[in-house]
Amino acid sequence: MEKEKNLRSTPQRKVILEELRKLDTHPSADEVYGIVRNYLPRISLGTVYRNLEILTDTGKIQKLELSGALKRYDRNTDKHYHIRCIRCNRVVDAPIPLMHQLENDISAATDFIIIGHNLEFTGLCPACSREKRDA
Amino acid sequence: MEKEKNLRSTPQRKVILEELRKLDTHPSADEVYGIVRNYLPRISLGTVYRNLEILTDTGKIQKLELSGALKRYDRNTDKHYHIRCIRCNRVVDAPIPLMHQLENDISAATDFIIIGHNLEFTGLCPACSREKRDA
DNA sequence: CTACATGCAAATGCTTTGCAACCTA
DNA sequence: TAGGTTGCAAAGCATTTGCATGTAG
Repeated sequence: MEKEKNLRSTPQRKVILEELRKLDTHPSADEVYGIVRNYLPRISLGTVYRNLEILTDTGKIQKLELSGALKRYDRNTDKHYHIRCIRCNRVVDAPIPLMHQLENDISAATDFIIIGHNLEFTGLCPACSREKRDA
Repeated sequence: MEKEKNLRSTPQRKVILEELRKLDTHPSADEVYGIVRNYLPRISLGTVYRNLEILTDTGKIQKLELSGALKRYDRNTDKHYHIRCIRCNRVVDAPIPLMHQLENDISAATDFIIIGHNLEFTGLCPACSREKRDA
């Protein structure tokens, strides 16, 4: 939510945000690219990256820094936790409340100025645990 | 801690592990490379990566998947949490106990098979917060 | 008009891999 | 001496960036 230059409303930016808002799947940049290309076949991957960055900076979406190679984007800008399937990489929201107190604990116990925290669970999603069992 | 083939003891592997055991700084592969080259000037970065992977697979060290681009390696193989300075990228251990119960909570509330969890704090380390204040 | 945006391609940065030579058990 | 290991270089992948062209305000 930084310096807000003079942001324009372009078809590319609009479609990226619209499509992201339809999803709760926390897509990667490449997945967003795949979806948006259905509407704007000539859009480039670079434009997708640039717009995801801008939408993040302006607080319209949230960039997730989860483990694993790819960054993912979340229409939900509230802080919350995630579960990642280590087999299919699906990411879903974790149904536990935010633990604000943790940051106070760390602040009290160290000389760091704490800015945030990030909690991620890893496991097997229902589909993958079923497949694994039947394998 | 996987299939243990017939692992050999090479000078490269020995030095990498020895040096890692001297550090509590959670170095990246490239930092390990820099250190180890003092002893083995002809070692290659590829060898460092391969050995860090093998040492991780055999449970001698731990690979940390923190946010930020680089993976880091930890001589301490016990599960624990970390704080990362967003300015200088230094990583230190977080002085709070492991919260085993979280995984049970998530297991009870979802259909995922939970395997682990990862908690990372971000902030400014003492040195960086001082510099920022004085800036 | 004039910044900001886009498409394209090249570049970047971290990590992995193919391969021939080498070394450990 | 067999098969894991190494150095080197090239390849891989996600992401970023330079640049000429396009376009929203």
